[in-house]
This record gives sequence, structure tokens and C-alpha cells, in this order.
Amino acid sequence: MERLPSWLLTQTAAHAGRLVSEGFATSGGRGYHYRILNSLHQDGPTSQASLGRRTGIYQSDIVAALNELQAGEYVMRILDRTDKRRNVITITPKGRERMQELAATAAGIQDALLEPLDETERQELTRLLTKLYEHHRQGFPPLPMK
Amino acid sequence: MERLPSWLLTQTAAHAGRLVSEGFATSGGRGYHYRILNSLHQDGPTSQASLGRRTGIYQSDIVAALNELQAGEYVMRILDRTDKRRNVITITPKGRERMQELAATAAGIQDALLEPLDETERQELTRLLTKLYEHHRQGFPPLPMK
DNA sequence: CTCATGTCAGCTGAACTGAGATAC
DNA sequence: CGTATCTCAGTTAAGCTGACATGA
Repeated sequence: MERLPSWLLTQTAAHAGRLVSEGFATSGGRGYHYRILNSLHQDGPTSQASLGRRTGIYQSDIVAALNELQAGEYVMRILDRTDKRRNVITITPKGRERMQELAATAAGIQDALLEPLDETERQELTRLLTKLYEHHRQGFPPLPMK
Repeated sequence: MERLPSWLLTQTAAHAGRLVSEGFATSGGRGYHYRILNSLHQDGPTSQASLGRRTGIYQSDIVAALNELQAGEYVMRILDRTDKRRNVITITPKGRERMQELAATAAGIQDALLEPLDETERQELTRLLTKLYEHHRQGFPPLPMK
């Protein structure tokens, strides 16, 4: 039982989830906030739908998270004049600061999570998980990957 | 972002969760059922509290799952005369059959999950996850590990 | 017409918490 | 007394679905 990869995966993920929640909660954020701000920082302004595809977050959750981020003035939501269905989401300077904070938090979380592994093992784990992630993203796309 | 172990872990775990739910759902079960029946099969009859510790499932969820398993006559719930706080849970012959079914399902799930990895990689992943699991189980016991 | 986008209102399974009753 | 067991009634965070209005 304790050898079943699916079990080990969900258990360790549950613990990772605890670390993430706790970690971000102390700075009053959520995982979604970091993912979104990070995507905006890395790949620039874009529509909400595209943000969803980039981050793997559902449209409906994007809406809620952006409401929160906008309330904190971390992002701007501007109607696209050339395509009036879209909102163009842009990160603000304040949002970039926020992102740095959350990035630091995220880094701390990784350390806590991977504590028992040495550097080689960490890389190997990352590699294997990436392989699984890539594989399943193709075969079973929860979101249409544009 | 896609390099963050915590992210990769929760994403792949989410997919594993989908596979588990789908897999067990077709035979009308849940992951909890398998975990519990397996524990009873491997380590014999015991109290509900101890079952919780063995499987990593919360007491309250154990109660619910046992209600279901008892309804299917997969387990017997007998008041312990020597300690009347306890129910002694015993797997029935029918329960063992059920366990075999679920074990086969579980095996299929592992295959689907680990498909892109070769045998060496599978073992390495299992080893690394086990290391994480063991480590965190000690430092942060979600359940008091008797 | 079809398709994409944004929004809202909800569901689900699994993990988790709190409180109470009973017995050790 | 304090502790352990069982039960019930919740909550949460994340993932996920369905429906609808608007615009391309």
C-alpha cells in the first residue's frame, strides 16, 4: 500500500498543499495569486482566457482570483478595444513587488518540502514529475491547451 | 513556475486523483475503501482509531467509509467486549474478494499513471516519494501516529 | 450560424476541524 | 480526573461543470 505511487503522490501532495496554504496564508495570499502574477510577469499582459491556459487554472477561478488581485491593485483589467470580448490583464508595479514576496515564500516552501533530499535527488524528482506532467497534459487536457 | 516541485507535485497528484476516482468509480468504490480493506487484509482486524492511523485517514472519514463497506457486507463491525469504546473491524470473505478487485483496479491505475516512465525511473520515483512521505510524516503528523 | 470570452453559481472528493457522548 | 474511542456536522482549497450574455 505504502508502495503505491498514486498513494505516495497524493499523500506528499497533500503535505505540499499544507505547506503552500500555510506559507501563502501568512502573507494573505493564495497559490492562484502567485501563479497568475508569475505568468503575467514572465509572459506579459494577456486575456483572461489565455491566462487560464498558461496557468492551468479554470476560467471561473481566474475571474475570482483576478477580482482579489485587482482589489489589491496588483493587476489592471482593461477592456480590449480591438476585441471587446476580452479584458487585457496587466501586472502593476505593486503587483511585481507582491510577486517577489510570493516568490520568496514559494522558494521557502520548496526548501521545506524537499528538505530530506540532496541536490541530485531534487533534480531527479523534478525531472520525473515533469515527465509525468507533460505526458498527462497531452493525453488528458483538463483545459484546452491553446 | 513549471519547475516548482510543489506545483508539479500537486498537478500530477491531481491527475493521479482523477485516475483513481475514475478507476474506482467504475467498480462503484472509492480510494478509501481500498486503503481500508487492504489494511485489514494485511494487518488483521483492529479498532477504527487504529485503522485511521494505519491508513492515514481521519476518524470521521473512517466512520463514513466503514458505513459503506458494512452496507456491502465487506466488513464486520463488532463491539469489543474487553474495551467497550472500541469496534473491532474484521474483513469478510466477500470483503477479500472485493479487495482483490480493487487491487487489480489499483494496479491498472499505476500503469496508466507511470506510463511514460521506464522501470528504473518508476522505482526511483517511488523511492524519492517514500523519502518525502516518511520525512514529513514524522515532522508533521496530521494524525497522531501511534 | 458558430465559436471565444468573461461571469456567475454551483458541485465534487479528499483533507481537515470541532464538539459531544461514552468508556477506559 | 484526564485520555481514548466513535460519531456527527461542519469547513476548506482546489479542481471542475454548466449556463448565460456578449462580441468576433
